Amino acid sequence: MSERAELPGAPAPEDRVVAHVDMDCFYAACERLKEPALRGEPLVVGMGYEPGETSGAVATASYEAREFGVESAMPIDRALELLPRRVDVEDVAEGEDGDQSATEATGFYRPVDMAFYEDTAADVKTVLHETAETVREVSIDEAYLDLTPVGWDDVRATVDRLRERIREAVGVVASVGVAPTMSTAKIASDHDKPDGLVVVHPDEVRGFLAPIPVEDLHGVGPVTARELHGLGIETAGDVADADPAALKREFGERGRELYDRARGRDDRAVEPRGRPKSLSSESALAPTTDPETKRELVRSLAADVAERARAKDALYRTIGVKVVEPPFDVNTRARSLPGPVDDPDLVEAVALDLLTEFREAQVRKLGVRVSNLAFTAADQATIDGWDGTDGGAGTASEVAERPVPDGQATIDGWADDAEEDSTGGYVRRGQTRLPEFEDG
DNA sequence: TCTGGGGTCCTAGGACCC
DNA sequence: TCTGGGGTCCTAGGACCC
Repeated sequence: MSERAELPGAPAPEDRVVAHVDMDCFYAACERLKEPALRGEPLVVGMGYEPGETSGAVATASYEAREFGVESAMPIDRALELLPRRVDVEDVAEGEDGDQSATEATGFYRPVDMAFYEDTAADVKTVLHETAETVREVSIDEAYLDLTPVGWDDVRATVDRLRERIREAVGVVASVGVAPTMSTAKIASDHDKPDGLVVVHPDEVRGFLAPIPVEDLHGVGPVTARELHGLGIETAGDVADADPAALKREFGERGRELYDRARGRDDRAVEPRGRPKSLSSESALAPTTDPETKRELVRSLAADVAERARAKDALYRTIGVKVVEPPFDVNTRARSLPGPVDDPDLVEAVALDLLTEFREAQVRKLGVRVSNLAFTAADQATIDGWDGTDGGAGTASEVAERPVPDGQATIDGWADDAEEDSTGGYVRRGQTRLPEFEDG
């Protein structure tokens, strides 16, 4: 039945116990840790939002704010129409003994404070890792736990304890879904928010999934949902009953996956996340055609992304820009180097060069990205792509021409070539030799 | 709903090699 | 000179996720 051969000793997929932990309104919950007076009040956390302003978008809306129609990703000015801003907490007291209606339909707005949320998330992750050997951290507020060793009989008690510990030790609330697969656990954690625990046993999976609307399936966004509706497919049950060949025809590989997941089939084991594949930095701006404004922003984004790459010990081989023209036309341009580098000046130079194509364009957002990452960290025995087995290292002469950052740790396979030329002038020579670089 | 920022994965076409 | 097929890498765009 299983298409994939399992390693000896590994549990068969149907015997797995997977938990998906999802923090409820995480950013808002963190703001309430800082400011307990915000508890129970409508609260909107805005990205790209500054106190008193109307720009930016909703990162998280508390349940109280959602009552007014405020939703995630909504522009702040739209949220302010639905839920006007209350200036400070003292207004609440005034409202209580005075004019109640003045405060009833207002809420609090706070800008995103990532550093604080990351600290809080680290405390949550500590609890998660104390509960399970294998944890896959998906995002700042979400993770999968492999609870197979706990087993079905004890999993509810284990998760109850986990949720209690998160509440006590950190002060925020999590919803958890438990199921035999990651995809079903994910849906289960969403099923009884906030503060929910939904356990779906193996023999209940199909019945649990059947009534779920397709838009609630992981991987189904607005586009796919619309296409599915066009085929008369409204629920996961409909997907499970559909012709898999037709789904494959319509949606390619994703169609096949959709079909499997709707039937509760998902052979993925819970595994820790690997290293990042790309790093990027982007920023919106008041639409402009001014070249120097654009260049200045790209310079700062390039510096930011290069700095973050260095902090993560990441070398990059591809540098790219993103240029968004009104209304929302996304353009990307990228250029690959002969070999991985850590070179902030090169990031800036390449990004500016790629930007020249959009010299005349009106621009509402700009981004800089590095990808094709390789890592220097000493905790890796061999560096991916550099053990000579995938052909990525190229010929000896190509290797010799690779730009090498000053003082970079040597990497097996081309250390000798690099050292020969590591006289400080190497980076400059590497840069000017990039073939497409001359017209810059 | 005229849209913030950080990511992942997939697809498709072209270049290039054998 | 033309014909074929397979494989890999690169770029660009798109859908999606939190």
